[in-house]
Amino acid sequence: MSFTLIKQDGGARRGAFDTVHGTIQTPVFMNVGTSAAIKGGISSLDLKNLKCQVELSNTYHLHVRPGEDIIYNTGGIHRFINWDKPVLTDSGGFQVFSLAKLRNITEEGVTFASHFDGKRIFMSPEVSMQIQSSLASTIAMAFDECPSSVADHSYIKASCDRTYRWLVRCMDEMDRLNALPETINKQQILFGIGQGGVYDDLRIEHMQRITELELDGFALGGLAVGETAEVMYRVIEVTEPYMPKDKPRYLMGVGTPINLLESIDRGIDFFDCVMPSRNGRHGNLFTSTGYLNVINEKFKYDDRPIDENCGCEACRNYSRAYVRHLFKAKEMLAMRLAVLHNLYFYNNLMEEVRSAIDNGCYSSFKKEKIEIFSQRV
RNA sequence: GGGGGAAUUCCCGAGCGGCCAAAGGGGGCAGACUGUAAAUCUGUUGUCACUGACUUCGGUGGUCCGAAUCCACCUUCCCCCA
Repeated sequence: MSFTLIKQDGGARRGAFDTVHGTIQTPVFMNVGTSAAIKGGISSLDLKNLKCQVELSNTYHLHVRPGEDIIYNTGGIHRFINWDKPVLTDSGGFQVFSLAKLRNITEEGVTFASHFDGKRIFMSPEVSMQIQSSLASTIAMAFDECPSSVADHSYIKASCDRTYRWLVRCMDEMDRLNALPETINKQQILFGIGQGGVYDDLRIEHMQRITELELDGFALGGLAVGETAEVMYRVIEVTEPYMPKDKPRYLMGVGTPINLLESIDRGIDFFDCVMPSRNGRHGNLFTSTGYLNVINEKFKYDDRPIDENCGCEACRNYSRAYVRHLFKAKEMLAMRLAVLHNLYFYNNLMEEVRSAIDNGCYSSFKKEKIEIFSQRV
């Protein structure tokens, strides 16, 4: 388990992260399959054609359904979904934020009302680690609180302090679990998460504290939750100097292709976001010439592929007119083709990014891409 | 042949004298979506010189200050009896 910084080009980093499930080339975009599946009918077999390196899944969702015992019984999430490359499990911390109306937070942990049957569910650092250990993911995330972007300084301060105490508990619990004979992945690793809202002092303080701990990677959480992109970039810039150079940095839940390019330039290595899959399901597609909604009337007679420069399954075989028709007819294939395309676009963009950094031309690459991605087709 | 019922804006369908350019669906058009309670949500959907005016509720005429709503006839459709 080690991160090798291969090259630095301005602020952008080119790295390789070795895990028990293979090496991750960074910068990397992780493909989000919350409930052990990428929405839109994408299978783990598809991921191999999508240049996907890491699939992300969610502790809370898998705990609620089907239950981690079922996945443990199968031999872990890799066998469950038939995927042998790295899997990162989010801790359920984000649900502390997204299910705010259904939860209660205490020092011990968080009680949620399950989002599908209302049943009370208790999650704590220990519970989250136990579930993630049963899932046997490659990388586990610490159980944190992701506060609202409008939370005030005193709330965030208290939240950061608690998230720090939770992180220490996560580490202790993971050490205990990895030492158990029945644990599937005894080399499971843990990333800590820095919080601090939009307050630079809290961001710096929290990052300084967590980087004193023996963790395998550091994430920035609580961003892209309502604040402007400029504020998010500022927070990254302010915090980045306090993140170790020899550990991967993960910007959680981000973002748009432009967000990725800007954040990479500020030293981020890992990303994940539901945007390519969710927006794809809604007909919104990212292309090499700009953003478009394939359902728009103007594509009714458009016989061209979604993106003429794309090598994905959808673009190699089908037209915009056909994909539009599938959306209009509410055919499942519409979402599948759209999500396949968007994920391929993101993964391919990251491949181009890595190549640009390798070639030392990231700055001009970024400038050119951002100009294009700002346009609508 | 006799009796009864119905025709509403793209479609279905509410309205039954003024608060109606007309509820609600559907469809159409567009927008949003950032560690997924999201195959979801929002806006819009007669015309225009658009804080107002004009045209519209099968057709024609009428009653009334005022009609999608009442009356007469016509047209079309549905049901029942023969």
